[in-house]
Amino acid sequence: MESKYDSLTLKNQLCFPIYLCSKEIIRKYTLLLLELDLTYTQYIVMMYFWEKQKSNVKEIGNALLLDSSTLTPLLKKLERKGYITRERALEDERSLDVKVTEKGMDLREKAVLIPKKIGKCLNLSKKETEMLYTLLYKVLINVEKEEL
Amino acid sequence: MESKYDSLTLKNQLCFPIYLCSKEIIRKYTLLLLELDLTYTQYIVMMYFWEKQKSNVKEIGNALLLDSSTLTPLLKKLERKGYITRERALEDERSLDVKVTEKGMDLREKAVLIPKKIGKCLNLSKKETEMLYTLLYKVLINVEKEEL
DNA sequence: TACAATTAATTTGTATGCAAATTAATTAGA
DNA sequence: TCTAATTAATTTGCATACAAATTAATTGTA
Repeated sequence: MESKYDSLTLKNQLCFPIYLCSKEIIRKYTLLLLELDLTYTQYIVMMYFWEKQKSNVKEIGNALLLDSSTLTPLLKKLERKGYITRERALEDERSLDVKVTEKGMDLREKAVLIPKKIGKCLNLSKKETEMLYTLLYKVLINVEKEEL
Repeated sequence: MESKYDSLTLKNQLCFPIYLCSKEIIRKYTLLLLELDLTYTQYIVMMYFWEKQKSNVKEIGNALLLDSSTLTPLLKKLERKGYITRERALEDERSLDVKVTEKGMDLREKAVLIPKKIGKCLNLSKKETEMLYTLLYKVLINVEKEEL
């Protein structure tokens, strides 16, 4: 039956499965990341550092869409684990130089099989994967742009 | 250039945009939900109750893939706001009867415009929306099924 | 019927995640 | 040049999110 509330049912939401997928996939990662001593967010940050060995809080936040107040404690944890170093920038004391360590770079070797394992778990064809990827970035761009 | 680490770059991850979409969309919801005095997760729970007026912690958790330890404090907050009631089930004291109140049902009227506003924000065609929806549930089913 | 096993919810501990306030350093402008 | 405005990071407060441990009730079984 039709109702003015149809748009408010869970099965008619697009955002609900996005939210669920995100959570459930992160749960899978969590298992794989145990042996690297990383959480999912820490893994994302390390992945960022594997591509760019030196950065600062603001840059990382822009790239990963994470608030500095999320990053500050997270980076301190990565520092304690010996994966990165943190020190104030010489040229601008407000800024924090964050650098990946040798040990941090070595982690990449341990992580190299993770993408394939996750991919197997999601179990999409190459075409479906590309389609999903494209649609997600489309949404992302729109959401960041639109006023609401 | 090719590298054995290509699969570990952020741009080659499918899960990263899922994670970002989830976060950024929830951020949009948060703005819209301010006037309903709800967080996104509380909104999901209320949406569940708009379809099923009575339930318990286990059932809600199964439907929304939320742990009982997440739900317990969340339901207490909804109770304080007067949107639901909580009391031990008569037939089984371990179980908690959770029921939506009149005030909780009334919220739906205030929420009725939210889906359209979010939809405008995501800005996908009907076809794209359907495709994304299908792919997400496909992933969800696989992730819950696969062993890893 | 005792008691072990199971079950539902709660509590505890750790890690995000973000808005708002704060601190410290730099920049801009009168 | 002095000070107001801006900027980068940190701190604070609140709300998830989930694993593991706990509590209390029910069920299964010897």
